[in-house]
Amino acid sequence: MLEKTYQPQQFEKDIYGKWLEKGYFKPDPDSDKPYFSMVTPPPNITGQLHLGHALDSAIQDSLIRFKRMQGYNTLWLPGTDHASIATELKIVEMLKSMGIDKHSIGREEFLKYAWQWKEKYGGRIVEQLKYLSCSCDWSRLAFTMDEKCSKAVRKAFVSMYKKGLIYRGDRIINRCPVCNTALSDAEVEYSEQDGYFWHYSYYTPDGKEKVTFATTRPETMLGDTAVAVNPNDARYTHLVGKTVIVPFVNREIPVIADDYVDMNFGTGVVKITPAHDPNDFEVGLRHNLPVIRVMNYDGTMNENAGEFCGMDRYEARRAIVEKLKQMGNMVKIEPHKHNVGSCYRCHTTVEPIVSKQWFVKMEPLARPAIDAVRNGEIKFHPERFEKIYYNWMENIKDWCISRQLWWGHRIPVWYCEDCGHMTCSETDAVKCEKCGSTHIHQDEDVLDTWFSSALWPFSTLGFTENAPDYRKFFPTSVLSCGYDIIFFWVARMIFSSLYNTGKVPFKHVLLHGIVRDNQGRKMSKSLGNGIDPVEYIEKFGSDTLRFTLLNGVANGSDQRFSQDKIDGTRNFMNKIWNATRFVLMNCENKHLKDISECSLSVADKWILCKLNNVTATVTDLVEKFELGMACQTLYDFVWSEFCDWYIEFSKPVLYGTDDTARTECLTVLTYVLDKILKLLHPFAPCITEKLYQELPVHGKSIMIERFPEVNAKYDFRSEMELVESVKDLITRIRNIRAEYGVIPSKRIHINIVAANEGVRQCSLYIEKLAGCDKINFTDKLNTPKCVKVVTPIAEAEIPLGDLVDAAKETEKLTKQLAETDEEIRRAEGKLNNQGFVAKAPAQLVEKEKEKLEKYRQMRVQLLNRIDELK
RNA sequence: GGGGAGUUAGCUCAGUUGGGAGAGCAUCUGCCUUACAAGCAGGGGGUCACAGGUUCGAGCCCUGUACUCCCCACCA
Repeated sequence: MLEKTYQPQQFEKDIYGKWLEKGYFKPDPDSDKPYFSMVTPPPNITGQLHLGHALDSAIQDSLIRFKRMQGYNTLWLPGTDHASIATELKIVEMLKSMGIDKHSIGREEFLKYAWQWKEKYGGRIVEQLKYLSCSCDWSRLAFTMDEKCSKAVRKAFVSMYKKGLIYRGDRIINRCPVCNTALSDAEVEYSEQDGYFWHYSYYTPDGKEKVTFATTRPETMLGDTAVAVNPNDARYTHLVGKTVIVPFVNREIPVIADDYVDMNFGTGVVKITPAHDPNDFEVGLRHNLPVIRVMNYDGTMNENAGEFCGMDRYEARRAIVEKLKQMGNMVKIEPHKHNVGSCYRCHTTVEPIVSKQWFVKMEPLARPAIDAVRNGEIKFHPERFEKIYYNWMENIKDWCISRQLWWGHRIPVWYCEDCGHMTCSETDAVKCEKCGSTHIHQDEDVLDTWFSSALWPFSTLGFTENAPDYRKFFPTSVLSCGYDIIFFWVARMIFSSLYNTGKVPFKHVLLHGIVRDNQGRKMSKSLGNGIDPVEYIEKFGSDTLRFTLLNGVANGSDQRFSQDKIDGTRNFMNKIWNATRFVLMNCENKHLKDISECSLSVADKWILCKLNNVTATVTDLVEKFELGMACQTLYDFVWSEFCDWYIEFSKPVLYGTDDTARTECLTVLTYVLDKILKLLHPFAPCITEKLYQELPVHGKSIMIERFPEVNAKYDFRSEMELVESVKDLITRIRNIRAEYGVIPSKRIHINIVAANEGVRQCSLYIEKLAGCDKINFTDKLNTPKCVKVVTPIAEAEIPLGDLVDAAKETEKLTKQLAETDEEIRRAEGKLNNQGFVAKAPAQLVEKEKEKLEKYRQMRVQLLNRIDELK
């Protein structure tokens, strides 16, 4: 027998273990059934499970379980990401704590430590993912630096290099001085910060004239190679062509004219530092200006900075400002808010610096990637994210893919020391492909982590060797991830896949939002508001956590996470648990019939018809990826229909003496419960398996059972309407009881004039659920001291003797009369409206007519009753 | 500067082809009724941000306004 309450700790791990043991997560290699495949967004090996993973996994596992139950050959492939920058930072930190400097041990030794670290900690996140009860095929666990993926990286790189889509060049890129590497544009985050606008002047060599400008980064002045004004700016035309002197380095630089300068901003003069500003770099190209780098990669000033050489960039800034003041060049200093870029990994302010890096030429790759979405080969859910995707793709700049790090895929290019030729090869080169020299050395840099994750949907399936998995499961069906990585990942997978495989990587992109704390703040270490999913799983179960994250949440929108929500779901799980317990308690020692042999009661027909509707709705919603609404639908059905009504309807039968009726009632209860568990299984896998195994008749595992389908035989529309009306009648009687303070244990008498035979069929339910004695069905109501209930299907009177307050009753009935009048007015209004009658669907017009008739009858009854009370 | 989203009950949010405003939590009242107090029954609570428009009919479609949030760009 089941425990009295839902205690997931007692069974979740067992159940998951059994699934694993049976190999249910693996696809059938010989199956020719249609496939459904997904790859997980690989979490970083440095990562810890957080609610984002939990949500993402809940979505994917629900989809894959749903499809699996529908009979698809399913593959859900998990894996992890080497996370070049993040991991290297960890290793460096670890080495530091051991008193080891990265550079002192060298690359090879460093990588040994890194792999050791990966072996030790890289699997932690995988283990945590299992706590979520995900049905990934762990036997296919991939890693971005495993052999398959590394091969794919090389193949892609070499192919793109040979087609000229990957090139090396001097460009302005953003560098993180702490991570000490180049970053791509996507890896820089901008935020508004308080800073200063320093206004100062440069003088002409003769000291007679000057130009004054403003800058937010005075230290870059040491690399200035021009001063620019707008060609149409009359204030400065006389200076164009002349020169001014950069103090400290005493460089004579030209005053140039360029459209880039906004006459109306600041003083209309801009100092040009091609080596340290992207716009200035462009200006420099147009005017052929020298590029003078004054900073090292670690953010200190270099030998070109003269007396400031060796200083940190901010130290140099202070010193320069101080000296400019002393020299009298400083005109004014004003506070200034501006956007400052920082590293997405360590949040250090980045520094734009010219350097030689590897780039992917984006324009030719972006075009087909845009088309694939435009022509519907790939669909985003919700659709609005397509615009965001287009916006980014259409304005895309070349992608900087080289990183000055050691942990990652090393760039497969070898430089010839004799002829200077670059050999790009899938296998390690031993000699220059041009001159044959063996004096070659490999590029020191590694690739952006996202270069390898961009290949993930096909590299993991064995693209390079055209493996069976690749042939069978590619393109994948759905990709699910947070909208925050559309640019980093989704967009790059799309163009990479189109280029490398000629196919889209997936057909649907399902995007979810961010899980925030209960105040709507992002969870972060610094705020200390992070939530550990593992803790919640241990306490409340993976089902509760997953269902909480899914229930009622709209795709693509953020959600708040709170204990209240967890409690609510836990209560729901307990509800299912106890509903099952109720059924099982009554099933003991009973032989159930086949439902097709049962003579169904009105209530049976009602719940079966409702079940049909729910089955259709949920199936449709999941197919449209509306998991939040699917969960909501099930929650409402299970609690508000099955538990609150059907189980209550069943009690008078189960506790009665008609043995056949009892057996048949139990048969239907069990039938519906079985379907409910199956409908819920994708969203709450463990509890449904646990309870399913307790049912009198069950298969090996619910997860390989068939997902419920609509049964056309159970289209009991009229019974459904009847029971809905009976529910309404019962509620009204209960209402009277509550109002008159009739305690629940007290039975009441009731006389009913029924509008149809159906009401009589339901008398047992009404008696039991409204707490009445045997109902007296009659043609006429005339008890003097009673309270009356008027509904479309019945008029009922409850003799309450002296409890009845005529004035109060009159007031109540008058209120109901007013409501009824309002309804009549509404319906008449509609039906008198030619436009409505002519244009609205006939069904709707008919419905409106029926309503009008109903309410007119009620009106008469209400008037009579009010009259009686006088 | 460009783009996107949001504004619905006290709070958190649903509301998918336009056809009578919903849930959970909170609140109030009464109940240990043999599945469940992690529960049951009943109640109160909303001119769906504002202003126009389209329509027989608008929370939903169009236009504009206000406020909030996010993303992209980065005028030195």
